[in-house]
Amino acid sequence: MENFLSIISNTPLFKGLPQSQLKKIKEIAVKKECKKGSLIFSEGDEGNGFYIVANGRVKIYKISIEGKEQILHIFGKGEPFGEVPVFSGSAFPANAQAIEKCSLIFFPRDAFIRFISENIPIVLNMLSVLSMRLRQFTVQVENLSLKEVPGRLAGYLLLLVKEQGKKDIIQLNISKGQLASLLGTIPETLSRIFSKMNDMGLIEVNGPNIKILDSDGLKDLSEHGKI
Amino acid sequence: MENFLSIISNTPLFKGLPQSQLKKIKEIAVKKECKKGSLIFSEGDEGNGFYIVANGRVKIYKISIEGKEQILHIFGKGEPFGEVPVFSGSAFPANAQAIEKCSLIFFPRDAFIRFISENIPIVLNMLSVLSMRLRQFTVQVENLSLKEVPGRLAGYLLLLVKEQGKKDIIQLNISKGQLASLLGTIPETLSRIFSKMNDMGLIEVNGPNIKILDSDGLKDLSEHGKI
DNA sequence: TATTTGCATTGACTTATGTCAAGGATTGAA
DNA sequence: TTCAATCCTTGACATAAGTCAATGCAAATA
Repeated sequence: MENFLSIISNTPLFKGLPQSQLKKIKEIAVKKECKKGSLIFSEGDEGNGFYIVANGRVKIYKISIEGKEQILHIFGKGEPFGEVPVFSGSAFPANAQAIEKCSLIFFPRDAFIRFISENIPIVLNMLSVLSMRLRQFTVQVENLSLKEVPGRLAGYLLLLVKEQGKKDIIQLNISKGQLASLLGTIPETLSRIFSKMNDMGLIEVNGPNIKILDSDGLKDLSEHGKI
Repeated sequence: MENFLSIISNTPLFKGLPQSQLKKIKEIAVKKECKKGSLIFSEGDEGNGFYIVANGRVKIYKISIEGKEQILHIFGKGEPFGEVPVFSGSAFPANAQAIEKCSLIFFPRDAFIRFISENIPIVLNMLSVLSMRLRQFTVQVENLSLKEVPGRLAGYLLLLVKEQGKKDIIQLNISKGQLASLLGTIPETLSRIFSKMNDMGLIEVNGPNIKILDSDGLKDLSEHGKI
């Protein structure tokens, strides 16, 4: 597997492990390729292993009976997903789909558990990854129930600013429709809020490119949640 | 500490550990008493350890700037809380308050990490506990964004039915105001929905006692989310 | 260049739920 | 018993956000 060790050793999960252990991990890993749009697993499927994204992006999401989608996470290079059933021992609690062409590394549950029981540091990393994710969920629940959509969007834009580094121009890295789902709303509502924020002079929207005009205003909005 | 070993060995976290390890755990544990209403930690506090509930109940919650509360969890006997910062290494992401008189067992971070690095099974339990909690959050996010309040309430009532065993009479174990917060709404709305469900013949409400009249109707409601 | 396809926007309308305010009910203490 | 303090319920109203439907735009394919 090309570059396996370099991919692996740069993920939070396997960071800091000695070469000897990385080699053992390589032995149990299986590479999988997915084209854009392909379903990786569905809610309710038996979780007989977990994945790491080697390339591309994957969304984790739920669907309501009426068909409304709520994205829980979008994972990119180096990020693990699908670990929950490995340890809590039952089905996947959500769906996973490739939103781009993806290379994935799959770790079968049994082999991985066997590996873990012989090695400690990996397990501390695993705990750390799960804890971080719990923290993110805390924020997501907070956003959904304590903020309105404009506040959630403002928070997301500020997150992008932090991630992308360039101080005042950011680029959406998912479609606005997917962003709506990530924020727990629908495209129409998101679109209206974008143009409202535009009119108010908070941002300047040009397709997926967004210029931040009033960073303090956004911060205020993301904390108070009202527009 | 009275009953320490019996409390400890019945939690998912410490289940199955040999006596020798339980003794070591006992050495690092600290007992804490809280009266009803006392704050255990606040969002942003440095997380220098985690807790297990020995007796009583604790709520984990967030507060918006306008003062609206969202309960994330209510933990009772045997359940651990506050573990996130132990492994993801920073502040608590939410608040914790005793909703009853509580006895807690506190595990200081440093001592616990040291203990963990020498022992494997505990760590697998820990992973399992965190994974279960992630699963719960998945459901909570799903409820908040894909269901309306009646659907969430129906789901909660069915959960109580399962927990309490008696087939058609259940008892709310938290106040309706707290339940509103747990479901991501406010007492007025919850009250209206209770009486609507009453009028529709789904349930019969008598203060905190609720008789389930139409279990299938509730299930339908909890899945479809519409009343 | 045309054409299709998916994505984004806008308008008119509906509705679930929040806000504000008042009145009951229940509980525990004096 | 009486009072106070909570908690719960109800009504009138406001509003954020969803639904439905039409249109615009832009990228991809023929």
